[in-house]
Amino acid sequence: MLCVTVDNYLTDEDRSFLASYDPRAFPPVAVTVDLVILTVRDGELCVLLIRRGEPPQRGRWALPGGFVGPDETLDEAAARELAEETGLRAGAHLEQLATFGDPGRDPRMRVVSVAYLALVPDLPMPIAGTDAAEARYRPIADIESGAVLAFDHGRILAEGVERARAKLEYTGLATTFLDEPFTVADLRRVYETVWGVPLHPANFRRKVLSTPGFVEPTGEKLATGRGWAELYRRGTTAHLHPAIPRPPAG
Amino acid sequence: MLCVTVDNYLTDEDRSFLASYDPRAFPPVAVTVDLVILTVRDGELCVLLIRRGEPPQRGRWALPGGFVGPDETLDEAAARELAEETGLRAGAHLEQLATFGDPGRDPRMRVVSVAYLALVPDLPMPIAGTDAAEARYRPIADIESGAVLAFDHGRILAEGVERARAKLEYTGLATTFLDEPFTVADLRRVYETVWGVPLHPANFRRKVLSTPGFVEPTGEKLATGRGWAELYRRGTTAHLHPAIPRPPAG
DNA sequence: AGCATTCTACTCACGATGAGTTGTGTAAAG
DNA sequence: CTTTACACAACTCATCGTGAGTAGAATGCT
Repeated sequence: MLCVTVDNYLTDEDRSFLASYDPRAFPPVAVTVDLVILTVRDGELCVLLIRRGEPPQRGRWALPGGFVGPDETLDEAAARELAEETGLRAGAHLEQLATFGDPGRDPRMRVVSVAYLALVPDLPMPIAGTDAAEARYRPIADIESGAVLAFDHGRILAEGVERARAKLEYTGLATTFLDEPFTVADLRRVYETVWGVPLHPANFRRKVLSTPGFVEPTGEKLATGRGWAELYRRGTTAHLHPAIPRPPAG
Repeated sequence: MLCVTVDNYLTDEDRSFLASYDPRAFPPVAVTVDLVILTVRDGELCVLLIRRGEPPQRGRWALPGGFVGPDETLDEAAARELAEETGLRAGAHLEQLATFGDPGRDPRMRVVSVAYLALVPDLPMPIAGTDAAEARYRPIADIESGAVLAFDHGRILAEGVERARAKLEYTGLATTFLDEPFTVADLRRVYETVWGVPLHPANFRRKVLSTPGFVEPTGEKLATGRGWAELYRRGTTAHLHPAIPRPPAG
């Protein structure tokens, strides 16, 4: 990857141009990051929501997020917000989802929000920020069936859930929902929970173990409930070949 | 899809809050759209580039783009830029790619750029905008092997090309590169050009014709070059089942 | 001790894929 | 006019992944 600082490109012409440049000539726009933080909990796919403690839309549930600092990259701002809300600094997956900037989506001013998708292992107790009255993991089934989120966060959440469902097919991201070590059945339950469909245990096991780099055996066995199970760690492969096919319909 | 205007959510508390709200309290940020406009031309995957006519970085090749208007959605701004540069108002595919907002990526001020990916049929003569000295379709092979684009546009282009290559696998978007009607061989050449690998003609034909909704037969035959070929139109299916597998390596 | 449950391990049938071969029709070369 | 070259159409064959079903093994509970 070719990497150079932008300053290297500045010509003398550029410098004289910049000296007479007024940034305030543009209409004011705010740039924020909003986070879709997903986790699997008690057999349900959950999203971290906050109850807004300040107007506008005080009291309504919303995605966590905040303004991008003047010296932050977008990724850094998203990682900072994730750490502030969950306490997680590493071990979670964080990727850019999409950007939402319709005029009027926020009544205060033109707000362009860069949405990020985060997949976190389990149950790090959420932390209510300064502008939040409450923070909770809520099942996405509850939100999909009626509960209205603030601003256009319902649409952002829907895109995040769909992205997560799609990514389980061809990446090893499902393991980021789990604490290590885990069993093949644990991993299968993640897929079943996120996709909302039952999977054939024997076939799922065959596919996972035959995909190189998906999971790494620890050699240990765990006696849990009825029977026993072998334990595994996350593998190093990001892209699955072949993919885990998602059955049609839910 | 639940659709309501944001104004419906404003409470009295919101209105009094907004009355005392000063948008200028935030550091100035500009929001732009940049377009990765790809086409297939003479057996090469090409991208529409403009030569900058104004500082900064005057004379350097860059992706077309511009500021988002105060009353435009991001999608509308991207469609407007696409129409301005290519003359195309419909028939092309346009989707959001990713957002780039590193501080310092533009020396003028903090610029957050929402990149869009467009796939256009062929050879609509590019139109140089007011701030562009020149506009040309250039083979991406030329850019990948050395030519440096303005700002971080090289990275944006790389992401756009990779997105396009990936999307050919599981969507019918390859047909948007072609004028109708087209032959199966034309479609195969699109895949071979974009992926940079030769494909087995017989197997490709079988897969395309056995995928419902990918292409629709016109019933006509075309005598072109050596032999003849049946003609097809674009199908209605956006998602391909099964996918067209991309061979490894290039 | 016996049962139920869950994970492990195997077989079988079906369908998609990769690869190769043959036939057909047109245009260019001789 | 005949021959050659080329590209498309149509088919076969072997292999592999997948869905589905079944049997065995190990553990906790009654």
